[in-house]
Amino acid sequence: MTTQRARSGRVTIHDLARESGVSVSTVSKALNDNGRMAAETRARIKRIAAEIGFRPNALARGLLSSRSFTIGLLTNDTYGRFTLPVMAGISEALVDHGVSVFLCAIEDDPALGKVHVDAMLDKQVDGIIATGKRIDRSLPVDLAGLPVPVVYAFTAGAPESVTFTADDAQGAALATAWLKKIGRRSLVHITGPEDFVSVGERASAFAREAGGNAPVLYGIWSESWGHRAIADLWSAGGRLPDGIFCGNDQIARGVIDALRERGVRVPDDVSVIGFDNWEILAEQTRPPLTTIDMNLKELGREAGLMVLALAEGRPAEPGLRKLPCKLVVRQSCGGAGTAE
Amino acid sequence: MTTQRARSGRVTIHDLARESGVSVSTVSKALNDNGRMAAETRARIKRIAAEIGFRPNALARGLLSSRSFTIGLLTNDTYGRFTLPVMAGISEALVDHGVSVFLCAIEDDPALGKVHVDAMLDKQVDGIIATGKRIDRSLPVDLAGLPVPVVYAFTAGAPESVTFTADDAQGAALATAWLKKIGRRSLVHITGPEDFVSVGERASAFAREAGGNAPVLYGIWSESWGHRAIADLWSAGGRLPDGIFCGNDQIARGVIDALRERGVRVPDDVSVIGFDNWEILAEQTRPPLTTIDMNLKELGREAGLMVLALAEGRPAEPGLRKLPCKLVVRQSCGGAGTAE
DNA sequence: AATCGATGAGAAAACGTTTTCTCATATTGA
DNA sequence: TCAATATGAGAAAACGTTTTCTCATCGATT
Repeated sequence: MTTQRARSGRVTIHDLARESGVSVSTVSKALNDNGRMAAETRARIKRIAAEIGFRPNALARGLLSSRSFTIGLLTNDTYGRFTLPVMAGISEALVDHGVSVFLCAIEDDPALGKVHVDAMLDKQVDGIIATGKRIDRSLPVDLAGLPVPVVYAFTAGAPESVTFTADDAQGAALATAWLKKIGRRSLVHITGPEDFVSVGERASAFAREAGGNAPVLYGIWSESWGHRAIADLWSAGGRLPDGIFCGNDQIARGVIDALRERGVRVPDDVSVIGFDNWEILAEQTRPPLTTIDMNLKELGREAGLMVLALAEGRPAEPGLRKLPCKLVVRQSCGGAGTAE
Repeated sequence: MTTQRARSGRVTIHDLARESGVSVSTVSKALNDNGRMAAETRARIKRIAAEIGFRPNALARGLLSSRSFTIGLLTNDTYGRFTLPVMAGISEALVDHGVSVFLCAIEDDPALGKVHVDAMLDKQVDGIIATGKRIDRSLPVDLAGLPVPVVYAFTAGAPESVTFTADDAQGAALATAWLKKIGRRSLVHITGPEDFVSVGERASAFAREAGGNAPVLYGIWSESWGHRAIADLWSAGGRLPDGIFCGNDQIARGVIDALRERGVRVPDDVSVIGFDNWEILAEQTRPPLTTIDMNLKELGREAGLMVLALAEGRPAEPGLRKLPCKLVVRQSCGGAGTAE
């Protein structure tokens, strides 16, 4: 066999044509199931292609089709707590379609953002997904008017764009309803900074579900705040809660630690429920945390399919799409499903 | 101005040539500072290029140069605790060179790994970086004999490959020396599973630095193990440690929580030092954790520059490169720098 | 036996660059 | 004034595909 490789060291369609004794056009048509040709010829070419390991050069293909089968993912979430599940969902949804994902971590640096966006456009990405840490802040880079479709996930989108986020109100209602179902009657919501839109939505839903005078305590997204909130509540001398809905898992962790230090038993005396289902934290908490999962992977999957649809010219209704959260029952609330 | 855009909607070199009244060859040479031409012509073309926003199509360029200015990053680290800093380093190092990074999360699925590797090769990546969670396990995919250079970071590499990892022994020695410098004399090392190579290296370095009979307790990488180890130590009735070196920050967290529950003060009575500098955990621990940082971002940077060097044909010595760890002083050891 | 349609396969153009080669003109030296 | 050289710029090929067009052959229909 006289396989004379091209300079690049990779098998090209010309090598395959020579090896098969046909022209490159015939090879192309054979492999793509296009054009007319003898079934036997088609099969033979396919067989030889597999034999010599021919794989078409995506650059050449993309040059012609102006589709690169590549999308860009922009994020400013350094720790990847939110981005990573979203990314996993995107990647999972798109790998089946042969699409690869450029990951660009741009922190909060507009200059860096521009560099990355330009690099992606030069590489002819079919679309861009922007992700962040909160739905009420946008990335420090202007993505309006780009020559490719842009989809936003978990970050504020441009007007008339497609944006995905978790349904905070529904998630909060789910958590609150669960506490009530467990039999808790005196509820409190310990959450993050009031200026987060998510915080407001969750607080409203909590109030709606728990009754208007159930207290909401605003603070920061840290264990220490959860800790301090419990100290405040227990020293204030008012009516003590028996069900606590926390704005995230870190706060819940602080709350549970503080309760234990006071000799309050979780879940026997007080039920605690978190938000985020940050597994590595939720599973290590003692007891493991019952919490709300925002289905970020699913969110990523939908965002991925959406940007693909837009790239292929299929139209989509612009606007904010809220995806439902789900409850993950562990042990910090008690009444695990069947009990109660 | 009669800028007639190409079908793709993007400005091409032909548009620019027409606009400038010269040929495409001249434009190309002008922009790349190649060939001979009047300085004035060159400047004019560059000016018009900037005006109409011409950016060369990286696909077309890559087709010709067989350089795509793209690399692939393979990881099986779902939570991104190790991968994310490495990724950040790689990206940071390469963005200056115009190189973008494909992120492929392959879990532990060989089939998925192959799909992603094939997709990357089709897209003509200039090189691949494989990263993982531990240096003594390899990814579930064979990267030997690929037509592009492969660099390994924090995962086991093929023979004769270039591999980067953190210097576990040096990091452990650093931690142990710090405990001694603080004035601790009775040291113990609470760490992860014995079958991790890193665990062995750190334990040896600890023994060397702390004295041969300082105990090493092997367990798992979780808070609960740190908790239980303290329970065991305190109930065993032997000599109690005043300095504890933990195999990771999670164990340290469990250790500190367990000590507090026993009324043992950290750092007054016992100093605790962690490993990993997982900031989101280390900073939230009470007291904040003094720990060893593996410089993963720097590791990523070096891996990025290495794969670039190899892609450009520059030779490199194969073998395992161990990058030094650094000490991050917070409050869990006391004696913060100046004290003692 | 002449024409028609169907079938199989190749030639060539196209995608957007870069690079090599060629050529015309301008400049220099005698 | 003529040749030799330097200079500026364009033509064309190349990269690896896909797609459209053309053409030759063959069997079937009159």
